[in-house]
Amino acid sequence: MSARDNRRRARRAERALSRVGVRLTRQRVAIAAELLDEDDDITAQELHARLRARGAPLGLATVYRTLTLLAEAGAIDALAHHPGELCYRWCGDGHHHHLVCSRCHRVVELGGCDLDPWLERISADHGFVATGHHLEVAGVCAGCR
Amino acid sequence: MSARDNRRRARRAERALSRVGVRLTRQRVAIAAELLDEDDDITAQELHARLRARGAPLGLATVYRTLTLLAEAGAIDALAHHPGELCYRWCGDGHHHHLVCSRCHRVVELGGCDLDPWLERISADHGFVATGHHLEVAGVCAGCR
DNA sequence: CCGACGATGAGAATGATTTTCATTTCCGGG
DNA sequence: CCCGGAAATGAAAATCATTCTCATCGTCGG
Repeated sequence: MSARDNRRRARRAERALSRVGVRLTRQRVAIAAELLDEDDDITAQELHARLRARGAPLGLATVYRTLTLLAEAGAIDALAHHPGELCYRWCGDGHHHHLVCSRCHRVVELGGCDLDPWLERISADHGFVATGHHLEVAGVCAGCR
Repeated sequence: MSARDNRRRARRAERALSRVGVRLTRQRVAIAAELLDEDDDITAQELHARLRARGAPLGLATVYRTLTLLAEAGAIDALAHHPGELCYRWCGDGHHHHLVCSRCHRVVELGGCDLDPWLERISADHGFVATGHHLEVAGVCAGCR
């Protein structure tokens, strides 16, 4: 990657972070840039390793802190396919779900969720007020078939 | 609880375990009985503490091994509301989802899931073959409102 | 350019879960 | 009813992801 591409990459990450409203630091820019480049999901550990390999030394704690920060701000989603560790992914706006390839971990965002009316009705049948839901779809992508 | 109730409780647990096809042990019977009694979900740690309090000494490792075993056999479901720990719950047969109270953790099983046709279509749009899905609905139950 | 305050790093701490391995228990066949 | 081997158990150590601590550093409004 050329120096020029690197600059563009960094600028894109900075813009994305500003939109979230957090203070800019070298580490956060690196993390955001990496997440923006990655279409699929990634664990905090992988992200940390990848950034170090790329020559951006930073602490594991910082990676966790930043991911938590971004997840709370709604900029990234935390997915829990397998228990015991979370995967993170930079996400589009609005409520949506994910379709994940069981084999290669490729992720596709599914927009246009129209489950709410159905869920509200069913919840009410049990005396509940539905406040949210989380759907994850597993599948096998074209490439892995 | 009378000795007679205890016997009945144990027998019910033994029957449930036999159906799963695992070897019967005192510890497994105790675990299954506790899970069958509990309508809501429970963590491995809680289950272990509760059994010890009830006077059924057993190792934490055994609790984890048994829960894993039962989950693989499909007799219990593992729910991951909050990351970092799993909750377990004895479940009815067949594909279903859960409605969980965010406040008190009360759980209701939602049968009759008719998402598959919709998901298959949407997955196909992205070149995926849908193989499964997991839906969890959060809400507030009548008692907590 | 400066200073307050938020962010970072390194490593220790935490907490759930898993593994190890010696010992005990289960259960089908005798 | 008893035996033997496979399977299960317990206790403690090991793992592993994640969080916390605290001294130091960097950012950014003024």
